[in-house]
Amino acid sequence: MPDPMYRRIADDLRDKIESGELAHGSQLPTELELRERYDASRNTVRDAIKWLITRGLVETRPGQGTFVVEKIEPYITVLTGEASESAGEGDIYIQEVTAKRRVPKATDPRVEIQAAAGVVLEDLQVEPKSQVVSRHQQRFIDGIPFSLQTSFYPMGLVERGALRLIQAPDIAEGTVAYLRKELGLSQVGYRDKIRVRAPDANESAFFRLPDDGRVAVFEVRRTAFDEEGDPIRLTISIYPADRNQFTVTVGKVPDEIPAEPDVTSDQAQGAGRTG
Amino acid sequence: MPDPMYRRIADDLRDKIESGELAHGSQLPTELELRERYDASRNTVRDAIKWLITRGLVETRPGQGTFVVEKIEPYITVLTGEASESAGEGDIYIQEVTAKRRVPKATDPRVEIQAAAGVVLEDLQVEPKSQVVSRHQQRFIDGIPFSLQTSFYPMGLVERGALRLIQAPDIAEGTVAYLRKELGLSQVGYRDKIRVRAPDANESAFFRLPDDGRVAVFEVRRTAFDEEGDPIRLTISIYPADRNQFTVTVGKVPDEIPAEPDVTSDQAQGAGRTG
DNA sequence: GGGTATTTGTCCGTATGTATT
DNA sequence: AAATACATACGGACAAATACC
Repeated sequence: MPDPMYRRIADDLRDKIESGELAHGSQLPTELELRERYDASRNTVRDAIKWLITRGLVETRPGQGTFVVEKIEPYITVLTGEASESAGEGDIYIQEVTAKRRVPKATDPRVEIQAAAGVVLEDLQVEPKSQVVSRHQQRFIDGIPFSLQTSFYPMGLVERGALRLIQAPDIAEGTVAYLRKELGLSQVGYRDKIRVRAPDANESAFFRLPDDGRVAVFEVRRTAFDEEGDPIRLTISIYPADRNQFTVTVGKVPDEIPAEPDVTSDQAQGAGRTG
Repeated sequence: MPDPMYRRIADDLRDKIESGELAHGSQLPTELELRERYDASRNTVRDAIKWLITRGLVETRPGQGTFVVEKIEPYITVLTGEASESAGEGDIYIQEVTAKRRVPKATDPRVEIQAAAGVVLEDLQVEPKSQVVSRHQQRFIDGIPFSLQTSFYPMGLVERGALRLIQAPDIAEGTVAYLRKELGLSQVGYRDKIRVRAPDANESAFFRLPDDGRVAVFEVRRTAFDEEGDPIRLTISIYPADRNQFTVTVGKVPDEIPAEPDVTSDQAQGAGRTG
């Protein structure tokens, strides 16, 4: 009596999914079948399915049917490392990913020169209207879109001699090592800011996210600093939130045991009395 | 011709929101007015509004109307700190929050003894079916729900003498300091795992999230280790993803200038050619 | 390639319920 | 109590995508 019908239908289907009665990837009954089974109109059944869609439990394929979404094994990215070694672009990424026997790939950076604006201006602490070098890459793992990454460098670095920042599409040794060798600039630390937001159109297209905007993306902004405490680089990385997680370690921490990932059976946090 | 009508209506309204023509917090025309303006049926107008809702651009209030959502100023939580000082519960949180002239509050921990399961079992590396102490807190800032936090401790710590883990609702000096004093156990490091997921019913209720599940939550799992590399604590913290972000610092990093947060005018990452 | 059946997507109209002012 | 505005539910019609023969 209390809940509207479309919610009761959705709850019933959700239970069948979570209990395993409807397996991952399997097809739900068609809208017409559900309409008969629950004695509701097709539109009401569709409202129930929409409710499940916004929760990421099912997906619809026109002409085919409605399916329980596949379980996704998350990629894990470690944000902490040696302060002086975090590669400006792709370096550690390549090592870490190959270590897991996956095949990483990244497009050659697309190099642009832009006027600093917004967060680039803030985080890089450059003058308004000053110019920055932007190096943009698409990164893949096993051929699957993994992340979009754009690094920004103050134009002053180029003027001081780091010409390859704007010339070479690829800087094999990593831009951090290159800047140290070329300018004697050491990266001594960095700050990451992590947030999630809705993807823009480009990101949705690249990651092939459903265009209904329910899958968010991580935005990780890494500002790197030299010994004087001046920012030398801002790297913005975008990852789909439904298949990525991040790890941060502080102090002395044992290596992680490669526990076989399995059930989502989270420990109950208690019967939430919000009082 | 290309896009369905409800999408054209939604796009038009979105443009008006993003251009500022419809200000944050302002009311949209009613469904009946929109029906006339766009020469569509009320159901089609409602489809357009649903599309905007799932993207978090507008919200509906029964009996009142449809409104552009308010901009939210995010809370910032720093994940990195002194390895030996991260308070088990609330300690640093209280300091950091008061430093920003906000009023933090936390409920007394609700203490339970549970059988370890799922991630608790994995991260705490205890035997299956062994028991753990669970200490659950609700935390507020300026009276607004801020986070849900549950810390799990192996029962062995209690057996070795840390009785206040199960006795005292409040451990004023922080559980990390308490364990060091009582058992000589030092926390020498911790590992955080960060992911986002849909909220469960308890979380939605506590944070007053719209029950349509479009606002995700951050889940931060912190496993703390002693000098032997054994896990001594697992703390799971939940934060609404629409109003929180996290900061991680590595190496030598200058203090952050308290830049006045403003426009979302992100630097363009380029005209996403996915080729 | 074409044709047909199936399935979901869009759009309409209407009626009634519920929350707010 | 009345008016307003959104929420739920019904029904029908046609379009678009897909699969299969």
